[in-house]
Amino acid sequence: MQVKRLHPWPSDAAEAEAIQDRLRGHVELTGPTTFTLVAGLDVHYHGDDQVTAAVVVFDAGSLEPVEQAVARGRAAFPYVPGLFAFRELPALVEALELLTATPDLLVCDGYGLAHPRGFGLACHLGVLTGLPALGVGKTPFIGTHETPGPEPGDWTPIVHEDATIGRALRTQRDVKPVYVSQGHRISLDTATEQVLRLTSRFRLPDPIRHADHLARHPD
DNA sequence: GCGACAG
DNA sequence: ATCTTGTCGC
Repeated sequence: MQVKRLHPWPSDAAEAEAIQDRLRGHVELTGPTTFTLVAGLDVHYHGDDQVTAAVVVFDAGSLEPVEQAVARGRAAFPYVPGLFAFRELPALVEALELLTATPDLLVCDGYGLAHPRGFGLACHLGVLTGLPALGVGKTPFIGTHETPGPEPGDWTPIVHEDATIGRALRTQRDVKPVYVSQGHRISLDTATEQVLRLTSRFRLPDPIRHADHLARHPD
C-alpha cells in the first residue's frame, strides 16, 4: 500500500512536538464501524537501536492472517515519553508499504488520543496513511481511570482534563485491562468493539500478538 | 520543585 | 524495548 510521505524529520524534541501539534488537527474521531482487512503492527528492539517492524494483515471475518511484511532499520529518534512514535514510524511505514493489500484498520501497539498532546503513535500512523487506526496500550500513561469490572468487555473511561480520552478495557476475565484510545477515523465505541472482537484467547488483540511474534522472529 | 513517564 | 513471552506480583 501507499503511505503519505513522511514530514521532514525532527532533529530535536521541540521540532517533534511541533509536528505533533500541527498534525493533531488532522485527526478525525468518527469513521467506519465495520472492517474487512485489519492490520496489527509492532516493533522489536535489539542490539544498539536496531529495530524490526512487523505488520500482519488479518481477514476481519475469519480472523485468519492473509499477509505479512517486515522492515528492518534503526530507531529514528531517542526514546522520550510522548515522542515515542518518532522511534518507530519510519520502520512501520516501510513495512506498510511492502504490503500488497491495503488494510482498512490499523491496530497499533501504543496510544492514540490518550497522549500528552493528544497525538500518540496510533494518531500519527492514521493520519499518514489516511486509514482508521486505534491504539492499545499495556500500561497506563496519562489520565485517570477506575478499575473496570472483571469480565471481558467491562470498561471504565480514561479521563484527562475533563475529557474522555480512552478506555481501560478488560479483554479477559481477571486479566489486567488494556488501554484503548482512538487513533484516526474511528469512534471510541468502535475502537473498543474492535479490540474485543480481535482478542481471541489472551490479553492483547490477535493482530498485535502476531505482529509482536513476527517482529521477534522474522525468519 | 520532584519524580514518573506509551515502546 | 531488551528475556522464552501466557499473566501477575507489593
